[in-house]
Amino acid sequence: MATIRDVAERAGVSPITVSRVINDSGYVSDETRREVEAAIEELNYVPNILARSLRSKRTHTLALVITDVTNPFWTTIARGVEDKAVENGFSVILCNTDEDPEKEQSYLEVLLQKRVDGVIIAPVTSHGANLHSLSRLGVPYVVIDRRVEGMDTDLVTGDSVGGAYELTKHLIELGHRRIGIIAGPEQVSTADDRLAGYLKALEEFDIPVDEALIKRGQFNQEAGYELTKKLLELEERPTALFAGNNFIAIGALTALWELEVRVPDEMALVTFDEIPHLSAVYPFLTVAAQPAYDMGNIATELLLERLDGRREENREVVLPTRLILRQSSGVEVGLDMAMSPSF
Amino acid sequence: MATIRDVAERAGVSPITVSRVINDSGYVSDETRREVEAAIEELNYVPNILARSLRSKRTHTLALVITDVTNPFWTTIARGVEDKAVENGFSVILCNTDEDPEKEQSYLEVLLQKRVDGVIIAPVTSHGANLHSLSRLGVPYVVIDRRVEGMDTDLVTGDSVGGAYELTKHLIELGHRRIGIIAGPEQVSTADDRLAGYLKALEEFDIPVDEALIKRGQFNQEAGYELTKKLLELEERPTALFAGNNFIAIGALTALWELEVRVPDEMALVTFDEIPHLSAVYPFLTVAAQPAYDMGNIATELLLERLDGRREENREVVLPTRLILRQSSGVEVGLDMAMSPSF
DNA sequence: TTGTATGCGTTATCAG
DNA sequence: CTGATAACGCATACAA
Repeated sequence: MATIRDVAERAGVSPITVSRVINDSGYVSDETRREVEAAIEELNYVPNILARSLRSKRTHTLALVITDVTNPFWTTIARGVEDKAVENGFSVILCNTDEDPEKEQSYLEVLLQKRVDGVIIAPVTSHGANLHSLSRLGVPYVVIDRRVEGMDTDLVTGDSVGGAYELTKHLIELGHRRIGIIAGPEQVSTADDRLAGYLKALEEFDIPVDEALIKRGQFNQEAGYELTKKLLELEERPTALFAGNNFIAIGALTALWELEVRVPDEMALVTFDEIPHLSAVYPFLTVAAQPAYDMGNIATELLLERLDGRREENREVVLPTRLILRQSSGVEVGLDMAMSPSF
Repeated sequence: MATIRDVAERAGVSPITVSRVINDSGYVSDETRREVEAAIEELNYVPNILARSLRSKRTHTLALVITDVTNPFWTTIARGVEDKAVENGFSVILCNTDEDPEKEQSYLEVLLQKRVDGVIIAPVTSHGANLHSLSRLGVPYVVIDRRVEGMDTDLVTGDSVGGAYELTKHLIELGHRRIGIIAGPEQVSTADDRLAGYLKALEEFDIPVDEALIKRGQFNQEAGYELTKKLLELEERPTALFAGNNFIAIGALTALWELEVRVPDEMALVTFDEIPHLSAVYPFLTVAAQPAYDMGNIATELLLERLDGRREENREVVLPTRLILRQSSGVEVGLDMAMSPSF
């Protein structure tokens, strides 16, 4: 590939002059500029950003470290991040940890080596041990979705406590007293918070807590499936279920289907997180939807502020969830009922 | 951040010795190695890959250029790419074009500047004008999902003709004669091919082609929604619909829902592409599923072969689609029927 | 308005 | 086994 020197030679000027043309910096006569541009054209010259970065110490690259792009929640966050990043001249490297601390660790290692300017990360562990390497080396980062114990960082989350409270309250107001909850894994703040919101609602309505109704597991379909079956084996079955996230809800629906327990006729079901494409077609799931796109967008904005030095102190942004009521929570409904699910 | 020189100084050796330790190349005495490693530890030294790349001309970074991560089809491809890439020590930069040629162009520009080692791309246009910049500069790339007119490249696609043929044949064998099709956009080979497969099946069964039943539009929900409504306004309504991809199918289902036309009782529906989370809960959609993960995986493998110089000639890989029969294509079914959708 | 010298952090080459 | 030197491609500081 042609270098800045090749171009310079061709145009009969010095490399620095070419640099000035490319970056529109300093003075260059129109005549010279034209000649340089012609040379660039002829040689198909493309500036080498690596070399530039080596000098400038800026790579204009961000990393987004999430658990799994396959989940629409993260996908939407990814779009929010990418759109904002590109808008500001940054590229995004995407990393999937699959909730595996080692993968997270090894990704961060590579990202540091690549000298990304900043990182947006949903940490796998609540102690965030892996984040220390970022701090130590002074690489700015924003934590997204989950809180990390005892670390003061920029943070963007959805309001898990509030959303869970609303969902639970909604069920209670519909008359449910035995509400099973399948929260996410131990050690993940979103799961803890959703459980807290659930408990808060129960307390407010003086409903005794039954530990048997509280299950925890991974944020995936398998856990939703298995734990739903467990809940339905109880002597005193719950009349409503609260799924800790969208994948758990799908697993729960699958289990209910198998057991021929109809939603919502025989079992109410609510969940955290929207399931975009499902809801368009099967509008039977009451959800607390997080503004995932905005979460990504805002996290990126916070990160960019840091990079520019526009801000020093940490910020925590908690975005409200939106309660979307659908038939799953207790109204008799049939598939052939006319409804207009929106896009 | 500490540099290789800082480490060298600390360990009382020369930079090149440190380099040897890091890269496990050349001879280094155990004693020296230990001291260097200690110094690396103490200084939190992280090698600067930019500098290394500047010399080696290898960035160990690939780019994946797709239309939209929000679509589970692309998401799954992305995982296939990422897993294979990481396995081989490469990072992935993800780019969404939203089917916009200008976005595609500007992304490619940036990727060239970043000197990515290779690109996996689903080109927006069938002439692939933007790909020429890659060829010209000798950057290896693999085209995925869609063919490009008159360009000889590495290519990985699903068998659109075959899949569409199977889907159509299936409908015909169930007795359908008026089958509406909502193919994707003009100028996109997958859309053309799916239409071709549809026509091939009709011809084979001596069913006359009715142009009124053939619609084309974007591969998104809006198009599926609008064109389904158009098809249902016909004097002679179709009895079955063929959606060109998963998003079109969702739009179609939404429209049918609004019009109170029940699937499959009053209208059969089949589609290209699986809709993973929907199918787990709403198992009423017969689909031709593409092996998206494998597509990504194989595309990456082809690219890596190129990078290693393990292969010179181009390869075209066409992966078979898998016909997944579900109730949507013509069997009377109710929501409360016991079925065991699989994960 | 243009050019020279220099350094960013690594590693290849060649010596010792 | 270890080191000195130079070069990768570009941009900053300073001159002319």
